Amino acid sequence: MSQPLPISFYARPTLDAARGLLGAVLSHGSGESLVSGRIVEVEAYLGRDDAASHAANGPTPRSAIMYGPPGRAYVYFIYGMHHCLNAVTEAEGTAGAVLIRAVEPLAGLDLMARRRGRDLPPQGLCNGPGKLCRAFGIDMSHNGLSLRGPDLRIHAGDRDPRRIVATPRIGVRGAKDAPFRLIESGNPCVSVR
DNA sequence: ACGCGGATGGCCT
DNA sequence: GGCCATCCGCGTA
Repeated sequence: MSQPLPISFYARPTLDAARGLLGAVLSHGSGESLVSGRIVEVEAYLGRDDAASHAANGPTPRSAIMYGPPGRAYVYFIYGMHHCLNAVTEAEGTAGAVLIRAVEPLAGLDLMARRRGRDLPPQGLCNGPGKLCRAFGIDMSHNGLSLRGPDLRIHAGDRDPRRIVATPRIGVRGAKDAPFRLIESGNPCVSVR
């Protein structure tokens, strides 16, 4: 397996990193507990200028990590039952993160299905941010971890996305028209509207 | 094919 | 106290 993506990959404008993450591979665990998937849907969340971002009103206990070093995981808990995984971007001191919304499962599909607790087709295992975290076993214990291992890893994929399309982000109130959701168009593993 | 609302808890003012 | 970067099941058609 190739090297994980370097810190320099994350230490740049969030939209650039978001685009670069499409087609990359997210992995968690090892051996029998290895799960991995190819990223097919992301959303960019900027800093103070982005009304939809958790970082919009300056650092808080929850959002401070978005202002911290790039290349780490920002995990948050939402709606009392779901977790969402982000990759922290931009140089330290500047807020930014990329929400990983969907992956195309590559390894550990049985374990994913067991964690989801229902019988699902492969394209239904990780087609949403909460579903993805459930299938990958990601929770608040992963907040702040490096995305360069040993637990969470993101490395370059072997297939570039065929077509990238930008749309408004899902489920946000502020800045609801900004086209900061990026998908691999036509991939069946993208979340459903 | 829609739309609606319940579950469920931390975060922020 | 209100709001959520969600998911799922149920209702009506």
